[in-house]
Amino acid sequence: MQPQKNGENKSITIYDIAKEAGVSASTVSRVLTNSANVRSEKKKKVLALIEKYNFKPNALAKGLADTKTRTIGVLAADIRNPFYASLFVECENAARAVDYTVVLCNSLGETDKEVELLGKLQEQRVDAIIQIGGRGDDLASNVEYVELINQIMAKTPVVVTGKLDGTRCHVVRIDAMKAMEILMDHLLELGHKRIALIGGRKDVLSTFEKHQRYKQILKENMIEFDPALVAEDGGYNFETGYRQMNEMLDKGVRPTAVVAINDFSAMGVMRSINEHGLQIPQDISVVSYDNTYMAEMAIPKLTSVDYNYEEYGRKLIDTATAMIEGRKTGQLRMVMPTLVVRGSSGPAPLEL
Amino acid sequence: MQPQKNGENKSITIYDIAKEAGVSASTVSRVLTNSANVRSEKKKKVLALIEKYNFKPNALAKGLADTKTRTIGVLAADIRNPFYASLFVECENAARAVDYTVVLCNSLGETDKEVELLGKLQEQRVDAIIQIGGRGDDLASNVEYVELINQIMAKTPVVVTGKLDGTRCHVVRIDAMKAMEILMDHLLELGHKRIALIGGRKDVLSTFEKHQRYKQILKENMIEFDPALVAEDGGYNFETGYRQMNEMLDKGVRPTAVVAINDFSAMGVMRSINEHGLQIPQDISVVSYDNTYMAEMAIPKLTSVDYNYEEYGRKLIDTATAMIEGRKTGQLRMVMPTLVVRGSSGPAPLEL
DNA sequence: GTGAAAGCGCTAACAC
DNA sequence: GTGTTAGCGCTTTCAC
Repeated sequence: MQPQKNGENKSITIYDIAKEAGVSASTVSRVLTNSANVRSEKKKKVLALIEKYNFKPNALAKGLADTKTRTIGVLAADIRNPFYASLFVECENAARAVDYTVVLCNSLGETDKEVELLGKLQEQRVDAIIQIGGRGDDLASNVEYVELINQIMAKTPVVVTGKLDGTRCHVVRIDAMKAMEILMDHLLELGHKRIALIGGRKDVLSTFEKHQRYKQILKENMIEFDPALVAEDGGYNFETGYRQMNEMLDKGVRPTAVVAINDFSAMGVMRSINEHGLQIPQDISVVSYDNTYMAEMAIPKLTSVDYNYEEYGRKLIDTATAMIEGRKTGQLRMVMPTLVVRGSSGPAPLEL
Repeated sequence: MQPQKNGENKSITIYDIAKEAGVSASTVSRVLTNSANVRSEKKKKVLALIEKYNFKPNALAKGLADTKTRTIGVLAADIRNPFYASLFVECENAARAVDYTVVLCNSLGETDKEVELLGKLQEQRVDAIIQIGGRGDDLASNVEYVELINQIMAKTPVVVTGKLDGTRCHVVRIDAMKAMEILMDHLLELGHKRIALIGGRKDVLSTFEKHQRYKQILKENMIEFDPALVAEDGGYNFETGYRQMNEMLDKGVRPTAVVAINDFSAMGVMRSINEHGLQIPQDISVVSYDNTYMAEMAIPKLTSVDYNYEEYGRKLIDTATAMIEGRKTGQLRMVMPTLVVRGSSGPAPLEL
């Protein structure tokens, strides 16, 4: 049995349309691309035929012919993470608004896969590549990776959400320092002094920056830095939050507030606190980053820093299209975070 | 300023490789596709040049020439939902294993967008389309949509996760009846008789089937059906679960167990129960579907039905490639759900 | 085993 | 305005 048994096997082309309309293929192409004036009666006839046959111009041929695909490749770390998913959806929306298409690949954090997928995107001749998470977020840029990106950039613009030292690729990134500031201001105002940091790896730029800013702010407020309040490197998931908070509490370390690296880890932190018979926020306040739907589901609801995903997606796409089209944009653009206060943060408990 | 200022603007082709290797373009093509024997010394030389220039064959040209793109379009309802995200990632993995690429689009539940995106996928000449959620999951298939799909199927195989009456498209679907059975067996064994259904819309096939099976099972167990225990149509989100459970409890309806339509709504149900001063599972057991990461985060952890995402993704891709390549597969394939018992379900409380 | 040549479906000069 | 003619970069007969 053949795959296509019903209907004509080969698809209809602009030539078919042209013949039936009694015009040339170029004329059909012109109405398709709106690139030049076509006598309105011819135009109507062509449009009618396109409608009639539900003709879909072959994007491969188009891309081949004019060497532009109007497609942007998005290489994300893991779409199952709501942070990436939200950002991707906003990229999709922003791209649609300017008549671009985005294609998604997941590297799942593996460098090999990242390299392979970059190759795929090149084969597909995407007009630009946006890398969300992954190697482009590393604090210490990998040399080979930088070389690869530089080589890609000879043809295809690349924009990343972190940084890539030694490349001229554009960056759209959250102001991580500001994000820490917002949270610390909130907690300090509530009277907290023993503030713990849970989750994340310091080889990731944004996490590194957050830790730096944390120390600065303590100093500015004349609070002594206590290393016991900062968890060692971990992940960005529930388990890390749970384990690190357990370790801290089991060691007898008692913060009055915890800054978790994201909502996932915050959920783990909250569970640990609960299991230790402590109350949120009466005994310990919990705050975090990302403001995903989990923040609304937590009990109590979670105070979290929002990263204005729509703006973020728009800036990412705008930067990519600017590079494609030769428009100029800043080489580094920041997205400003906002605080969303909910029930998980409250006044510091009185000193014992 | 030109977009590409560094490096050569135009990309390298098989002709460039051919010339430098002292062979013809066809030979380069042959080593690229492994379609015919090439003398090993020539092959080596070509391979070396490909390596040297990091040559990426133009997928557009390839697709144009052989009218196969080895690309499968995935049209998902909303990738921000972890159910879809997990399934998509497994599709990606399964596709990779058989050397296909998947491209994702989100319809966000809007029919217009779904139609538009189907058009885009056709333009891209994907070899097959997999529709996850959306119109292909409707209980009552929309006539115009069915016509559109039929027209697409004349050229491109379509597989859906629900059904599409009046089309010959293949279906890979969760056994929703079985999924309800599993949960009901679990609850009945625990002694529950007053079992509530929360969340979901009955115009979605899987939800409809679950409701049907629910009634059958009650009858089989000689438990009278109480309409007050079944919430009216709602959504698949946290708010629905929260609102519907509130309404039920506020009305004085007191189930001993709740079956939520997914983990999102279960989280809402749990919050509502908590706020009513009731204990889970001592007063009310809560169980749900999807077994996403939220099930692990809930307090207590959530008993949920798992949909073996890996198998599901594999079957979806296998079905799609089978249709592309003319292999035969069942027109309807089922994915079997499994129960994952956690803390949110326990013995029914003693009758008052 | 290998090269020449045609063709996939479109766009973009270039004439008229 | 509109048709003719070259490509875009591959694959694939068809000779040799």
